Amino acid sequence: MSMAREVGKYHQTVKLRNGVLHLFANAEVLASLDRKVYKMADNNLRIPRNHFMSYTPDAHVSSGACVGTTAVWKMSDGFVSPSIVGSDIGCGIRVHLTPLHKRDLQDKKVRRKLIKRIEKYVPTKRIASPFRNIELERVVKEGIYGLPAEYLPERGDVSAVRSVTHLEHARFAYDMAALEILPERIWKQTGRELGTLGGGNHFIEIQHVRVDEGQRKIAEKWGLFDGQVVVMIHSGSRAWGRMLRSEYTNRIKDAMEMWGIGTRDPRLIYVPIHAEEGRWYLNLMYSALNYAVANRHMIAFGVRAAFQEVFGTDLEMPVLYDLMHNYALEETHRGQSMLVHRKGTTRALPAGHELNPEPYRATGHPALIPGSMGTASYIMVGAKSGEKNFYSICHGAGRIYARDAVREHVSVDAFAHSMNVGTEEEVVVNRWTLEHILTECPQAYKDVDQIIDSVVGAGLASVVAVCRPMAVVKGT
DNA sequence: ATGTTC
Repeated sequence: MSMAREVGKYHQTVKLRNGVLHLFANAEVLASLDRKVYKMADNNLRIPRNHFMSYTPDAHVSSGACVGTTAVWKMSDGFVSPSIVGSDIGCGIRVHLTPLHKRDLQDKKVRRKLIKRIEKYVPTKRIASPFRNIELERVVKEGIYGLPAEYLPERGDVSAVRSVTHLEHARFAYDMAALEILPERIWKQTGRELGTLGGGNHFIEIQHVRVDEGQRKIAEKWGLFDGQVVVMIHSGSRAWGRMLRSEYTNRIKDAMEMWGIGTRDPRLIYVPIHAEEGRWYLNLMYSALNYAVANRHMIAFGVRAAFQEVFGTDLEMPVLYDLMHNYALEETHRGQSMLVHRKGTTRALPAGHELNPEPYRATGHPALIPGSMGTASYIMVGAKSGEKNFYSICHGAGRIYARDAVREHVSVDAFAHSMNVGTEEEVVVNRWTLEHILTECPQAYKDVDQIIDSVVGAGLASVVAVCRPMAVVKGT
């Protein structure tokens, strides 16, 4: 760490034993980073032929690799590391617009009613989806296109509707033969879960928008206005991703042992992209990305139904965007084909970049960054100078305390205070007590405003709108 | 994160 070199005020390069780590953070965030993240980066850099490795300011230690890692290998001779994708493959964020103004939800009772209705359609305690006619196999193979047409709210020509165009990806194509060696129980045990929220940091949040003056033109093009109510959804590939994990972990560990490769940390697994196991993992990963995007789509379907019950069936709630923060994607950078791992980092492409989906080609796509519960979330857009980090920005506030350590540091009273409990401004939560969800309290996370300042200061992205929470639905 | 534990 003594070898840190300032490239810009918000961009350092750190020369570690096994390679160079790029670090994007303001002085305050930089000073507060846990030293263990450098050790983890150094160990990740033992994987041969790494092309680029960086941390966003929300970086924190996780299994095998830090959340907040962007790691790049060339497709031609590189490696894929399931540990630098993360265990919840395809985890990501989706935002839906509404025509409502925050004054429509001024009454706490309306907010309570709304989240109750949401729970009617989006199971938060159970794992059984109310949508019984969804075929798991079609979804993991075809993503959004694998859903019955009745769940695509703009019916008609599926290829022309917003539900499949305003997304990072509606469907990943891959070699489906990879699914054939999965044990039968995986299909049985995960069959009825699509459209359920999950626990931990997953949430559905009702927020109100404040457009940033500097980006008012883009905000208008995207359909955002001051005071607007929007819904942010955070979920992933649920048990499908979890089940795959035990399969690929065993298989890749065996292969690593056979080849005699590995590092000091047994949780860091990796394999050449073009080895049989590497291709197999990538194919399984795509199936989980398909699952995850369809899962968020179905959660949103339930949320729309709930809003329409409360505010009328004419209420339109188009998707703004859906994108992920745990995956590895093949992307062309400076004419070279690369495998870009993002573990808890978000792609934020600038205006004109060809990887933007067509509707957002001219402006750049919305990059959706949740804060912690009770604090602001951000809608951002990537900058041209984000190229220096392969167009990756933060994925959220980033943890300070591990889940099992939160209770030692934060009281339920302090949590309640931060949620304005007892006032008219209360962020209404679907749980009877905050005790159950204490691990997700804002005090367990870094200050999201400092994270955003770091990203903006580093020239990776700019803020289009700030979204403040009004109501939250959490799972268990 | 998770049909709640590497």
